[in-house]
This record gives sequence, structure tokens and C-alpha cells, in this order.
Amino acid sequence: MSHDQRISAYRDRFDNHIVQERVAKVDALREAGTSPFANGFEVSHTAAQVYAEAGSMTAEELAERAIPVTVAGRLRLFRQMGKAAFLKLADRTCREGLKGAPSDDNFLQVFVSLGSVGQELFDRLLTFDLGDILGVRGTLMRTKTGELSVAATEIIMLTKSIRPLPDKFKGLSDVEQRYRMRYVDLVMNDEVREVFYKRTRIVSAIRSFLDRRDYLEVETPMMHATPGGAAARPFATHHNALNMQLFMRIAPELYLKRLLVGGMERVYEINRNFRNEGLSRKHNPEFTMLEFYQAYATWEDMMHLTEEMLCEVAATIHTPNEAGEIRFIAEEQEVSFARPWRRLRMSEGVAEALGVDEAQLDDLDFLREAARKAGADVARLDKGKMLVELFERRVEHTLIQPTFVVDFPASASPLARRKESNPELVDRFELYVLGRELANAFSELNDPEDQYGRFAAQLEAKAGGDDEAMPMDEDYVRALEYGMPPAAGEGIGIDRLVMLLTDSASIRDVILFPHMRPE
RNA sequence: GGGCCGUUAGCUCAGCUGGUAGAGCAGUGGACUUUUAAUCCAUUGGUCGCGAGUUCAAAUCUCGCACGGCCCA
Repeated sequence: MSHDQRISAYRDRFDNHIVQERVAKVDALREAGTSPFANGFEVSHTAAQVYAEAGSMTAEELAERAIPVTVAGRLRLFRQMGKAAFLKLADRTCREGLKGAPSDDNFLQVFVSLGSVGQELFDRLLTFDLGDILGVRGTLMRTKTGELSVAATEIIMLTKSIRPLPDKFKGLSDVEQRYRMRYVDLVMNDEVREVFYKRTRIVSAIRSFLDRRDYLEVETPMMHATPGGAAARPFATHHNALNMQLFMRIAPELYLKRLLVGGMERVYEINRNFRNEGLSRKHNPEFTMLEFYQAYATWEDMMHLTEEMLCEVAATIHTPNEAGEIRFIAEEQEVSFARPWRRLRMSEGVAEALGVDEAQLDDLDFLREAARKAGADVARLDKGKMLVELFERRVEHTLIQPTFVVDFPASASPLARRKESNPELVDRFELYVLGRELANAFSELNDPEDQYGRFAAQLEAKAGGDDEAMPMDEDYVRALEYGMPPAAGEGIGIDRLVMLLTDSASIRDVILFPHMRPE
């Protein structure tokens, strides 16, 4: 097949007249000797720079100075009125609040008049379509209604867009299309772009916070021979050359703690985890996790660090009030980050929710019956796991304000250090906000014998049918045998943190390309 | 996995108890030299998600499937 035949086959796939008209313009541009897909363009000003430089100048000042600018962006609005025309361009700085009155569309306006650009360029204007990416040279001016604009002297086609953009006013609102074609969603929806700018700010603030505390950012394997560090089912894959099974990681924990053994006393990683579970508003198969570990620290140090970090991070999104407190609305509720955050023992919370005395939770029969009534499959649960089930089903969703849930059962925490006052419990907390788990932290188990025993207990649970139980990781135990300093570590779900701080209802609203079934 | 809802023009949506599809925006042609979702006149555009069934007749009723949303597990 020749190149022309392939192109023709490509074009035959479109039966939409708008696309066909635009494709004809591509041909016309080529015939006229201009490329519809230009090779670079040197820009002197972004839209924001135009406003920063000349936003306060009067029409007379602008006319006198004749400030030359070269701008570029996507054509979003086009109004032609006889021998004059207005174009509105969007570039990366065209975001909410770029400018104020008279028009508040956040675009940069370009003014073209036949008298100043001549017939050739003015005729060429008529071949432009909404969505095209244009380069404009001109000088700054203010229109009759006072809008700062670029008076064009030259307009260059940089990229011809052959598909029409959605309705200029209603935009793209179909949720499925927004996720599948995020590139269109990002063009059309300011709020969507804003969420992802905020996401980047949040992650930068976390890095900055940890970097200032002498934490080292590292990268550990995404493909594990032994999937560990969390209770979850992994995605399996296969290495052809080595002919071996590999798993996409469910957590980086065991590798980061190996680094503690190696003397990297403060490490963190912000990267993807993969869990082979269902999709929901709160779950995407791949999601981003921050994990950090600090030698010589305890779980209580982690609580303080968490309050400090999340307040600092939240302050980049929500301005603190006069008292220095951060309060914001999410899911129609006011969330207060005012410190200190509440601490709640797990059994205390469960007893309260059940309306019983905490001592009653020691009664195994009572616990089993309560868990069964709550809808848990109690068949192969031990006492600790039943308590966790009751917590998840009866308490979790009630924890709206930041709450550290403490005193987790050891059987549900195979990598955490036992409490000195009660070896049935571990030095661990989970942070809940808006009824969702946001962070999980504990003092690390560094006793290789206990760790081996806990892995062995996990193997027994797996044999008993618990498919989320962890496998034995012999090399990790070997690492502990060399000596891991006392340490504490924590994981924070980045997607959920972004959801909280941007008041996004679905994890798909904070992941650029969420997982979708094939079309 | 279960329940409910949705899928109609490029986009946003109408379309009643069945009678073979409409609007706004976008597009096309025309008027207009300072517009702000510009305006005005004219106009093109549809495998009604896919597949069966009922019927003289299906976007509409029934069943199945696909994709998505919400809720539950």
C-alpha cells in the first residue's frame, strides 16, 4: 500500500462533514505552501505575562508604547464582524482568575482589522476553526470596551485541528467521555485543569516538607518476585527471558525498610502501587502512594509529623484563617485541620458504636455475633480481625474530622511492632478524614524472629483461604537479621489526599487517565 | 457480584399513551470595522449504543449484550 493509499484509508474513516471540511483545509494549506502542522514557534509572552506587563495600562499608554508581543494558543472563540474580527486564544496560563472584567473567560483576546492586516491575512482568517492552534504577532492595545488585547499584524497556523471541540458554552460534560478523552476534558474544563495543578502543588509540598527534614527520595522496584507490604491481591505478569512470574507491587514497604538496614536512615518514595481489586469511587487499580521511613522514630513521632505535614500541604491549597487554622469544605461538610487531632482507640470506637462497655469486646462470642450482624464473614476471623471488621463497618464512616485510630490488633498488622504494654496490640495508627482512610503508620517490627513468625502465621491464613494474606519474604527476614534500626514508617494515599483537598467525589477526578474498560 | 438510572447530530439536550426525529451551540452561505455565549437571515448534518423479539408500524414496548453513572456487597 502506498502512502497516499494509507492516508486515503485514514480519511475514509470519517463520515462527519465537519472533519471533512477541515481536512480539505489541511490540503488547501499545503497547496498554498504552508504547513498545517508547523515546526515550533518562538513565543515572547504567555497570556499571564501579557496581563502582568500591561494589565494596568490605559488605552493611551498602550497606543503610545506599542509593546510588541508574540503569543500562541488554541483558538477558543472567534467573532467576525465584517471588516474586524476578535479571536480568543487559550494557553497554559489561561486558568481561573487570570484576569477580571470586562470579559471573564480567561482567554487572551486578539483583535484583527482589515485596515491594519490587509486583505490576504483577513481572508486567511476565514479558514481558521475553533480548536486550531495559532501563533500571533502584534502589539498590545485596549478595545473600546476596555479589554486588553493583541492587535495582530500576523497570524500563523501552528496546528490545524480536524476534530470539532465540544459546545463552547456547555463544554464536555459526559463523564465517560471526559475520562476517556481527558485531552478534550482538559481543553474545555477549567475546574478539571485546576484539580491537576493542585495535585502537582500537593505533591511538591510533600517533597519539600520531607526534603527539608533530610529525607532521601528513592525509587524501589515496581515488579516484585514476592508481592508484600500490604494485604491485597497483586497483578501477575511474566518475565520472558527469565521465564519467571513477577508481580506488580502492592506496596514498596519491604524495600524501603531494606534501605533502613543499609543505613539510609530517612527515605521516602512517591510512586504507583497496583492492586487487583474492583473499581469504585475510591479505588483505581493503580494509585499513588507516599511511603516514608525514619530511623529512631516511633509511631508517635509519626503522628506529630503527619499533623505537621498535612497542615503544611493543605495550606498550599486552602488559606489558613486568622487563628492559623485550616478549615475547608469537602463533601458538603466543614473539615478542620486545627491541631491536635483526635485520637481514638479502635476498641473504644467500636464499643461506642455498638453502645456497649469496652470490656465486653473481650468476649469472643459477643464479638463474633456483633461482627456477623454487621455483615462480616466471620468464619475464619480471629479476635483481632473481627474487631477490625467491626471498626470498618461501624466506625470508619463516622470519622469526619481528622482522627488517629490507634491500638490495632497484632494479627491484622504483620509488619508492625508489638506494644510493650500489650503484645496483642501493635504501635500503629491509621488516620481517617471524611470517613476515609488517609494514612497508615506504625513503629516497625525489626525483630527477625517475630517477623518470621508473623509471616508464618500469614502463610497459615493463606492456606486457610485468606487470599490477601502476605507471602513469606525470606530475603526481607535476612535483611532484618543484619539489623534494622528502630524506626517508624507511614503510607499516605496521594489520590485520596488530593480528593480531600480538592473536594473531588471520585478518585477518577484526581487521576489524569483513570482505568476504563475498552470502548 | 446485586439494584436503580443513562446511551438520540461533533457537543449539550428535547422527543407524551408506538405512526419512520427536533432545538441550541459548532459547521456551511450571506450582512456587519470594537465584540464578550456578538447579533441578524438562510442552510447542511442522524445505523436513535449493539442484537433479537412483539407489532401493519419501534428512538418509544419486551428480552439479551456492551459501555458509563449512582447506591449496595
